[in-house]
Amino acid sequence: METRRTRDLAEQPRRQNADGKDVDPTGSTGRGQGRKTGKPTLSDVAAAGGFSPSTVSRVLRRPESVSATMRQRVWRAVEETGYVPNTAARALASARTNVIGVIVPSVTNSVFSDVLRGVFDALDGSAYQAQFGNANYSHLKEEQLVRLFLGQHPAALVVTGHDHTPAIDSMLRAAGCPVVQIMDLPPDPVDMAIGLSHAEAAAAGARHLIERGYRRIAFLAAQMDMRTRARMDGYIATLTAAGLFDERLLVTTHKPSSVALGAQLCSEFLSRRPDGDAILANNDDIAIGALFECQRRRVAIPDQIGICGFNDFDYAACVHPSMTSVTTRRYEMGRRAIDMAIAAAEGQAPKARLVDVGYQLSARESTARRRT
Amino acid sequence: METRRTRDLAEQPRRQNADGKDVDPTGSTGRGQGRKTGKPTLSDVAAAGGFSPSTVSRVLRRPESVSATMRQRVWRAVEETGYVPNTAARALASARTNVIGVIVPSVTNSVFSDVLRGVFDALDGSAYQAQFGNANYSHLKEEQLVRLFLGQHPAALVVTGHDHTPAIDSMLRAAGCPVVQIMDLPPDPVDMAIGLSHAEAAAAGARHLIERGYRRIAFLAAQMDMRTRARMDGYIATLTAAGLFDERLLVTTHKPSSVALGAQLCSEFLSRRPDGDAILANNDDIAIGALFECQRRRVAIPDQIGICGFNDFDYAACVHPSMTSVTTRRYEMGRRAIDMAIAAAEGQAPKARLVDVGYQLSARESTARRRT
DNA sequence: TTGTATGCGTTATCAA
DNA sequence: TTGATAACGCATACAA
Repeated sequence: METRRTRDLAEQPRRQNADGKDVDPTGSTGRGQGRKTGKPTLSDVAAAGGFSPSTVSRVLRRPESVSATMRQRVWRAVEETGYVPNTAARALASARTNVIGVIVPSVTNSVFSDVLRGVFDALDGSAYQAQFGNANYSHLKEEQLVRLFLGQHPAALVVTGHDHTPAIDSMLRAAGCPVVQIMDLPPDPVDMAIGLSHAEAAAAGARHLIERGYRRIAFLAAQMDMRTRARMDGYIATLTAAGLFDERLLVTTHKPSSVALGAQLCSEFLSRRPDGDAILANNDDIAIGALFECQRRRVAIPDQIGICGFNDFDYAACVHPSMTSVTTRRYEMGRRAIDMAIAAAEGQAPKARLVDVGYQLSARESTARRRT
Repeated sequence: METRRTRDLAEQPRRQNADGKDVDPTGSTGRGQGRKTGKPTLSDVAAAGGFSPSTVSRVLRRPESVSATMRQRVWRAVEETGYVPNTAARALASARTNVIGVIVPSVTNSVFSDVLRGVFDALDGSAYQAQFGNANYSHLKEEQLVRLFLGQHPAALVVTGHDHTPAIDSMLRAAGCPVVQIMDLPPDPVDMAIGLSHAEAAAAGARHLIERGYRRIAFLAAQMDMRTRARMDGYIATLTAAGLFDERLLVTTHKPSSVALGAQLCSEFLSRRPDGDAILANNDDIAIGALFECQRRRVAIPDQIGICGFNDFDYAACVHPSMTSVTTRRYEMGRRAIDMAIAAAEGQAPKARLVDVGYQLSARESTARRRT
């Protein structure tokens, strides 16, 4: 930059090469530039190459709006300086980000690892990235997260369910960005939603057990969140309609769901109702725990006890005997939620405000009782 | 403050209250202010309350540095305007963020859901938040993520393993923020590391099987990443030392790991080596899939076949027969990695650059063979 | 204790 | 097509 005038710095790049091929490879120091962070800025690469910051910005943003030669030179300068765009500055100046906030109630729960996989796959190759929040099944935590995420002016927000507090609800409705609710079918979506009816899905499981001839069907559940309650409602309605419901068939706890807990709940049920002949579990972890417990007690599946899980994890089809489960489309929900979010963030009108991905009963050996 | 002079805008606040109690509750419009985003800014709440922007900033940042009365008034003004701090502006102005980048090779793999749980727990209550990246077992993707994350000038970066490309490695070493490598024990840590020796842990599993009298011990593995290879090395070394190694005992695939795949690999092993008498699995999903497959084939566990898993997931202790596994401290690694990252981000010297969380052999029924 | 002025690195507007 | 310049919203020396 010594003799920079209108711009006769054709030598600039030359000097770089003369002095040594890698000019400031660490990007740590350089000249006195970037006094604060020490990292090279847009102006640094502009200075290094002898063009204006705007040009560099354009090359990075919309390369086609710049002449080919300029583009080349800018790219080289970017490489040489080891420049990395500053996200914060970009967000501030353009008043928008490429961040999509995703808030789930748990990362432990395998249910959500499938959802997250869908999220990552949908994001891959797009210009967007996700910011995850773990609400840990707490409304307070969820509220903090929504507030936190909204402060980043995200391109969109994906939240789980619809049993938000009024505060959360009003924040979401005033979010100023597209909001996608997943997992459920909210009666009054904030913006868009993709999910399924947990009550209906559980009812299908209950009906299946009844059709297979089971009569004293327990409902085993942990982590009593809203979707669990919806499933329980579906179960109760179905058994009641069949004249089979009895309070003592409900075995629930607020503890977080796990395989070990499934075994425990199963034990409790069997001791409480030695005549019990089937189990509808709130999820597959509980179900397989119950299955293991039955095996341990040498209770025959499916003849003495029928078991139906929920979600249809990978292992349900592999366990011996294979386990009946209600299949849910978790991956698809994550994936499509992001697709919807991105489309909306880019101004497209939603194709649908409410998407029902449905469910499917996957009948296997664990409920294949010989008709009595 | 009514009689404020040096700056007689004592009426400002007054007018707000006169006109109506909730001044611009939605924060959407107001006067011509904030022409760009439309959201209320620090200046907006300052104007609304009649104090200076810096005072508001201080109340939000270090409340104790402001008089109690001011604090009260500022809080009210913040409430009334519905102000939410702009993260980007804050990051830009202060040249630092509260974001810790976390890059893992998979979110599907249950291994990492435990790590993530530790990460979330460690973050909870701190002033930091995580930004996750899923490298999907791809170095290319990992490189993109590191570059992307570094652009946010994160407070710290947590990455998985140490088999990075040279490009990644040099970026990490020039990151300008604390870097924590997890899961492994790198010979030359970039900065700090917390993990375990996968070779030793797998060797312990192999030794256990040998001690229990098994002789034709297979190694079943999928997703041949670096840690899987390390475990395989430990297995090979142990069997070789015992004079038991044979190439045909290795049953591996590059497909992603799953329970179903475990069953498949087990089938392959049993048909390839009908005399095989034990399985050391690269992880519990593979192991339990193998266990299910044995049950399906009515191969007795542990008498005909012994099975030892790796990681010790929740279900290993519950399955019938209960499954021996090498216990790893995944939650602890996630949790302590973040603790280390935060401490370093706040300038504390690391207590240790390399932390070995070790492993533990959890012997259960699946390897309890009667000595022959 | 509180207010003023400046700069953070980028984008966007306008002029050339 | 390229360059100069003014925001963007906040933090922070510095002044009062």
